[in-house]
Amino acid sequence: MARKGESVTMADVGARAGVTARTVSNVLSGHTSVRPETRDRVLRAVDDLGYRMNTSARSLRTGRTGTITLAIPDLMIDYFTDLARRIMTEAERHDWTVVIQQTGARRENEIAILSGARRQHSDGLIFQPHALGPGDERYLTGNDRLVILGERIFRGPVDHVTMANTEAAQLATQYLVDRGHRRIAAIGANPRVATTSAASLRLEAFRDTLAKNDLSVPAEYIVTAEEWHLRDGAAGMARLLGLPRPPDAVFCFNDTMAFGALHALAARGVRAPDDVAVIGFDNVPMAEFTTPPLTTIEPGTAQVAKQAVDLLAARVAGRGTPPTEVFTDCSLVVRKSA
Amino acid sequence: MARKGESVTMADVGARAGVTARTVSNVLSGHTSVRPETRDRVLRAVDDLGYRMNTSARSLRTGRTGTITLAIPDLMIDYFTDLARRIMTEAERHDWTVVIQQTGARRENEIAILSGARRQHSDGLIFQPHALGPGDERYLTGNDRLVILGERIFRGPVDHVTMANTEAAQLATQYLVDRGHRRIAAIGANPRVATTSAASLRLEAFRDTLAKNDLSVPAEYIVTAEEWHLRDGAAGMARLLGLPRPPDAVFCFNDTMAFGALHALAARGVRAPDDVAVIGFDNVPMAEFTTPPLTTIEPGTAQVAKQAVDLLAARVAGRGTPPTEVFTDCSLVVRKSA
DNA sequence: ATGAAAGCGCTAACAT
DNA sequence: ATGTTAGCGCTTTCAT
Repeated sequence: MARKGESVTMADVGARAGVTARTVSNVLSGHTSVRPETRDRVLRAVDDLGYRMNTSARSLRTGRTGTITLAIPDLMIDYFTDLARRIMTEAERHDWTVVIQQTGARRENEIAILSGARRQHSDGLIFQPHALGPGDERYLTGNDRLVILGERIFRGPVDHVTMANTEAAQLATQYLVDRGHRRIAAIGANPRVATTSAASLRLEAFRDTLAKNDLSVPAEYIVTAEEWHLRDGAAGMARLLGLPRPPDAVFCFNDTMAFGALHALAARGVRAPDDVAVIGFDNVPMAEFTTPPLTTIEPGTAQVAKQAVDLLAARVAGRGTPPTEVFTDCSLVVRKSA
Repeated sequence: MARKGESVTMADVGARAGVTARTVSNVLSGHTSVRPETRDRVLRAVDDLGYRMNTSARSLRTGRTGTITLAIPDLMIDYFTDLARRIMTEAERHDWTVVIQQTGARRENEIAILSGARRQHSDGLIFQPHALGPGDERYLTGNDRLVILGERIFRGPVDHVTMANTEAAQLATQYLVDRGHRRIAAIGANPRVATTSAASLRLEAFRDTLAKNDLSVPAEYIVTAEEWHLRDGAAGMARLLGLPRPPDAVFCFNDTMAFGALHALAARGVRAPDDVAVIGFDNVPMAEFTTPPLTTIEPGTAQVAKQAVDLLAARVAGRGTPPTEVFTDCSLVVRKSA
């Protein structure tokens, strides 16, 4: 934070300690061995002068910034907050700091991220696309050091950390069927989004599972939600309750919408799970604390975070591993809402 | 993300466009006027070569990084997620990206932030201290370009954005009294923290307000909570319900704990607000969606974010304004839980 | 174990 | 409107 022109340099520190910048650098980075006595003198000089390293200079020299970028749709969605938090923790182990970029799930912003316009000064990128999908491989150009989160959307040579969207959505849907529900709706469809997006995959698995159980889904049971926020869940549930023949169970494609749905139910005096069962997806911290506590899918968020950061670290280290696709485990967490 | 040694420089771009790096720089930063024709040629060359500016070099030269740091206790607390999101939005207007650093509310980490060890490559710092307080002014040394969030903890010459903790806590407590409650408890005390911390200020205001109403507070009605997380709220409420004479109203010092408290109530079949009223503090997005919806304090989070970023921008711009203390408006948001 | 010096890629002061 | 050049503060190769 030193102002330009008034900054203390390594040379200044060296001058005070009676050594050159070279030795100061060695002391501070700890790579080479330095005489303990010299070391002490240097550290004292650092302290006296209030020296702070200029990381731009270091980065320019080394080609490393010590920062990675996490590009996600939106911190209004609990899952992404949870993910960001976990990724920050994992990144700490690699001495990385994390810059979070919100794309708003908008295609133009996602392209901007990949083009580097909104992601400078960063050693690598962990990116959860939403609008981008197959056919957009051209935007990958120049992005080595990239890990894609979500489904394997690109054929190209990129690391993917893949959540078992299909399997998990089947699990959730089948659970509702097994509990005896027959009028099952879903909130979170988004027709304007790639077929590889979570929205499309979960919807497809939902439909398939119901079909497999010889259950039909009226069109009005598939509720579109553009943003997957609290209000989308509430609005979706309100719409379902307004139907002549409301569902007896609802699969919300994320927990945040499920919270909204639960609220809409309670506001109308409809009981969950007795009148309408609700199941979510994500198992975010809040899911345990709603009324009733939310039955949901645990998608392996901790693994996603760890794998993503480790994969990126391998890329940055330049290990010549071929692009990998990693899968995380999912499971059903039964609580009270369904 | 270009690897060292294989990176394309401005000179390369210039060579292809038939100009020097100087002109390329002018085109990309848009400061000086460039002939449209030249401009086009340069931009085409940028595209052809897949050129990406080296921001370390730029920062080294200009002394600006385009990044600010936001240091907060913890993203597990909804308020800080909400705040971070809003600050990111405000920062965008200044073309800043934001690095979030979690201090875990731990003193050593807060000192590390101020000392710059965990906050390099940044044009400024927005810092919500928790463990640090009066008497720790010495850690401010070398931190121009700093905005402190929370109460005015430092006498030193630093910008503060101050939330009206005392006034707001009075508002909340008085509301409970006015609604006829007499056995009022609080969750969120933290004796190990500075007297200027939110925990101490809110507790003090809580006590004062009850005293002013001639209401006594048994010691067991003041529940300590170290982390202010969901589980702290739930544990606190569980403890209160286990008392021989449980309270009929509880003031939770943040919304996140209030969510936990509401859960503890529901888990035991205790009704809110009928049996125990609950009031929170923060008015985070989720507060509107709990069952019952949470009555809480709106502390002016939007203002905090805007003021903090604007104040920091003024510091960075080097306007010689004297250190300012800015206050935000708070108000009571009545919903259903109290 | 330490010194001397080159150079990372960019911007800005000085030219023309 | 564009070319030339110095230099930001650091790391690292070549010395000793």
